Amino acid sequence: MTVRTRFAPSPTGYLHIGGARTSLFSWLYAKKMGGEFILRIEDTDRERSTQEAVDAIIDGMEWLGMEHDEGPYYQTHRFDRYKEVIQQLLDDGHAYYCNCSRERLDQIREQQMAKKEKPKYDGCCRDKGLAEADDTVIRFKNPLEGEVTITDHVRGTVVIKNQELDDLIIERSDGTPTYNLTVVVDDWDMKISHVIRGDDHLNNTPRQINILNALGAQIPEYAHLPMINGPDGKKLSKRHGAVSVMQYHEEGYLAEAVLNYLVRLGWSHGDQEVFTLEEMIEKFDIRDINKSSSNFSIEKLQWMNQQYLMSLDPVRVAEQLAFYMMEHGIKIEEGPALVEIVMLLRERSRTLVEMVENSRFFYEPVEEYDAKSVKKHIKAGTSAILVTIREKLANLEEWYADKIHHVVQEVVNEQEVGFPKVAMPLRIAVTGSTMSPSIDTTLDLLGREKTLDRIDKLLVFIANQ
RNA sequence: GUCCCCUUCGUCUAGAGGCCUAGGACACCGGGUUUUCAUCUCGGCAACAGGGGUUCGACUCCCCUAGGGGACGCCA
Repeated sequence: MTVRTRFAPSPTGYLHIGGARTSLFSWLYAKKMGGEFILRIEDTDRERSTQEAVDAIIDGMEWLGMEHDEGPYYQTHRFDRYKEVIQQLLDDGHAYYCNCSRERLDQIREQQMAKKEKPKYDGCCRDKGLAEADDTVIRFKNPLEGEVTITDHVRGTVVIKNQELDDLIIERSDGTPTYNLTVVVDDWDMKISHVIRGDDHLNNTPRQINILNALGAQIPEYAHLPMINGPDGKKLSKRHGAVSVMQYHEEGYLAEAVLNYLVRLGWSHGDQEVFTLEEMIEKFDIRDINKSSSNFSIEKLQWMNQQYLMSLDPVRVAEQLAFYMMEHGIKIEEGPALVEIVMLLRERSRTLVEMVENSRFFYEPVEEYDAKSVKKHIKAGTSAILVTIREKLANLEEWYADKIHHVVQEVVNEQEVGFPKVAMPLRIAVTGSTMSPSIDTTLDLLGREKTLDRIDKLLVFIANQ
């Protein structure tokens, strides 16, 4: 049997972290088993579904590299098929028309709640043999007795009594099919072997199994994934920061890092933290998925991102950096090659956006000096030292990091001061603050002309103080 | 409320009855390396929700309680 998994989002918003993780597990399993991964858009709720959301979801999946082998299928394109199945259910006595008003439904719900019972449809029209009318819906005749056993690869065996279930609506009064019907039909038609989805669907599973049984369809394997919550353990929402996967892209995270971070949420392979895509596929096993929900931690994602920034081929990172440079208005032709920037700053940047900001001084003039740095390192003798080093730098024959370092050391020796006495003012002159990569490489990359200009500028600044 | 699910350091997790004095990672705190920042490195802090069983022995199995989550829609 070929393994076929699917990701079936409803297009009511962007691809969020939880959806991405669900998709990832589904995708990984398909890849691992040499199977197929299908993308299906569950857009039967026409009120809330938008093309914009469909595009956003596809963009997100594409960015993360989760390519689908089939689809996207749209449920709205399959209405004829759903009609057909519903008719079959009707013909076989597994479904019936119901004309209970919404008011009546609300009323019995209230009554049941008041009696501390689980709200359920009371089966009022179940045996009335009603015919189709404008205001009728079609309900599935759920078995009254017995129980449904779900064999879940994550949860184990879950048994639900049929008495807990009710006759759910499978076709609305406007003639459109509902979720529980469409999923069943699609998973069946699309020969989905493994339904890997969020935990929130565990409760729907027994209903779906009953429909599948009524249809004489095979029951797929199930794996219900635990949820991802915010850092505070509450449902992930906008107040926790970025929820959309693409927002992480905008913030300078690498797809590899996001994937790696996500795969470790609810899944593990011993103590291993970092996985290449190949390793993920090779080592992924449904049996290693956790049962409990996990909390999203931006700190760990940041750490992970930096791991990738540091280990990925700098040329490739530079290619991506170019995009962010542009986005943040930096003219890359005004400064050093991006590969150099990556090599210099990847140990000091957790995201590509941070790298952009950390490298800004290479491309744009220093507008202001960090007050604390100035206070601490600009002292009485600083100007003299700056003038000396400027002189030596101006006369350097070759502008290379090691030559520059040599010159700085020379001044340190001649003036009989500590290295910081020379290096710090230089840093301030060139970057605006004292936090910078090694000073010699920085000057090397910045170039002689800009270096001298900036020293002059700082000298003027000191004079005016 | 009813039903279902979950519960190991602050967070992600290892743990398949003795390997547990509960391991790793992030974060945090200290030391070292370093011209600053960072990287790197060494060390520290820190958890089996509670209570009953079962067993020679329980983080691991069973039950109860508590807490958290989900479902209960003509949403998906």
